[in-house]
Amino acid sequence: MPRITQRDIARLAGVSQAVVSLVLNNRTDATTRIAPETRQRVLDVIRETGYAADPVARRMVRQLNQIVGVFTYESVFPSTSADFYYPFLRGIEECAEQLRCDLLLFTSAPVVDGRRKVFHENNRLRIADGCILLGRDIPHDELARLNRENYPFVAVGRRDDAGGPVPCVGADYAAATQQLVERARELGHREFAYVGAGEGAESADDRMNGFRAGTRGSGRHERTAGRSAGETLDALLATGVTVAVVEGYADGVALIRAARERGVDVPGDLSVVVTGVPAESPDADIAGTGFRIPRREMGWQSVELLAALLEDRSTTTLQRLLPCHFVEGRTLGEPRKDRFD
Amino acid sequence: MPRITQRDIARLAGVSQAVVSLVLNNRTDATTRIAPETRQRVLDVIRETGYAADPVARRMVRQLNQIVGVFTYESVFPSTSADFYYPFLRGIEECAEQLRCDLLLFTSAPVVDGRRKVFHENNRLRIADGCILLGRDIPHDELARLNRENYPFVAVGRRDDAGGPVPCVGADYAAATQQLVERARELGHREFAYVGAGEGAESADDRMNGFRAGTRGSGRHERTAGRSAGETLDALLATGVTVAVVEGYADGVALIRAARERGVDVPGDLSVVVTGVPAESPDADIAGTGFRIPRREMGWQSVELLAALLEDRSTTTLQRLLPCHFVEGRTLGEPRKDRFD
DNA sequence: TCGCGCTGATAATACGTATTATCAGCGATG
DNA sequence: CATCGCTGATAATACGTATTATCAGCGCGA
Repeated sequence: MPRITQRDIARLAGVSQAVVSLVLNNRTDATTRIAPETRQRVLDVIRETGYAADPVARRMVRQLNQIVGVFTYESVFPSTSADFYYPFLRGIEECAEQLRCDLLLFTSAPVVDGRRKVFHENNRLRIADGCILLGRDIPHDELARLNRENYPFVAVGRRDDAGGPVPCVGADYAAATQQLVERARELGHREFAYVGAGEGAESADDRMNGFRAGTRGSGRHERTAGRSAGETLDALLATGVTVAVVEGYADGVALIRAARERGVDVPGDLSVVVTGVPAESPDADIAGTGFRIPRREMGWQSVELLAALLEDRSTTTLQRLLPCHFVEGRTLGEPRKDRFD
Repeated sequence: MPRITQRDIARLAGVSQAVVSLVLNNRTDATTRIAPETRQRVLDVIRETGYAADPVARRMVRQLNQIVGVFTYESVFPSTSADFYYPFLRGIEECAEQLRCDLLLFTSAPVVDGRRKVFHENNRLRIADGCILLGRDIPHDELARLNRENYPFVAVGRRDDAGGPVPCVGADYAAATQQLVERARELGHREFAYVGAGEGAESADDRMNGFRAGTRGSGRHERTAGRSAGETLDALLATGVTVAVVEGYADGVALIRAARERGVDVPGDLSVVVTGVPAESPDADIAGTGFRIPRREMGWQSVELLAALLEDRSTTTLQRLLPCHFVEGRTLGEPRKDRFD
């Protein structure tokens, strides 16, 4: 059962293939004229046969595929890290839908020790017009190569330069984190600690920079790597800190839970602010104070930026930083007065 | 910035476009010979440029593209119905990954009153080699048209014939539902009611058929449409039913909650079995007895079946039914003896 | 010298659609 | 009659890749 083509339609209608194409595309230019009865004859045959143009051949002629690639460094539909990915993907899908684009998930990319690789033999990136990169951390060399090959892409999350500026849509962690610190300062806090890696990924760097700006460089830094939440808590209390600025949501929740378990009052004895509260289903019993990352909006705008890049390669603002929204919780309060008596 | 083509590669390597194609496809027939050094030169240029064949052009010539289409009748990444879609998608992704296929999400399909439409002008189905159809209910006419156009597809969930058998991977609701009833019967139950639509979608039909088989046609049928869970509960208790076989998980949970609220003991006064307990995050406080739908496995096998169809159009077993797994909960018990005294 | 077989490459073509250049026919005008 | 303008259609071509037919060159045997 071979596919019906314009040639078949043309034969049935007694015209040439070109006429069929012109009718299909509703061309009414002054240069291309088609007699009304001829047009009608062609339309009739098309209706009778249920013909539909082959999109592949169509994309052959026009240069764009209307396909936005989505490259995720882990599985797209995992049970773990689902909460991380889905808000981004939701925004991506919504924008693609509006742009009438299809989404191509690069599931064919080989997995090397748990992570996909963009570049491999038989790389299929070019199936898509461009690509959205999604991942907690994206290898610097892959970004550099994408830039070098002039492949249109946008990273979700701010990225440092890699052989030139990296097109990306990030969240303004620096400003949001600084704002958290300032807010605590207004309540009377003076002893701050940043809890988390604070380096490595751009997102950690940004938070740390915001923290430094807010604390005028006076804050402490408690790393969590290889430590239990309880140990971190001990360290914080031992140093007289009154506010912990926690890098990840999970770490923040763990810290608050640990405090409750051993009778440390939050925020009475220790205030905890979280730099990243999930938009959906945050733990109600925790009610952490902090800011929300506009993940869905980031996904949306990354597709929008990609579309802009595809339309005009000289787009000036390659990087967008979206504001985070303050979340009022119950884990930030005034410091105990007696500490300063 | 025009795309790199085989012609470019050919020019850089000092050969003809045909040679590039032959090298790329690793043709080693006796009829097509390429000098080792020439092959190497071409491969070098390909590697340096990061060239990848245009799948659209490739699709023009060949028949397969290593792209599996995924058509969802609602958004892929919604907040609602997320629990419904994701297990399927996870299986789909895993299988595609193994087959080295990419996934194309048809987000370009226009949305007509909340639902996507497969067939519309400028239909892009044929970009993919074939397509997985995902949706609670899929319009019969679209299935028929897919069959008529001889487009390779597989529906997730069993479907009735539509101009011929519909390739699908479903769950054996009939057998699983019947098994639930039999189990209740062994405990001494004799008065059964099916709670839910029981018709309309194939999945409801199958459950109802299994219910009828298990009850030897003696069971009642309580429809839920337009009724609150409390009203349904009243109707059940009024008719002396001892086991409610509930169609949907949400309805089952609602019924159990309603019973608890008004002091009706489950399973003491009324046993409730649910025909579809989610694999992930079922409500722990409910602990409903019933069966689990192998959603992930269904997703996996639907891709596998599609691959089989693409390889060999004459595949005999177009329809697969997977077994459901019994879930031991706390909502099915022995009927009260005094009812029969 | 001619023909033959073999190697390694190229030219040509097809896939289905969109677009451009071209062309036949015809009435009107000079 | 020659020319022009206009209408309505067609032929030709391009898009990028895969495949088939063809071809140049060469060594070798008759």
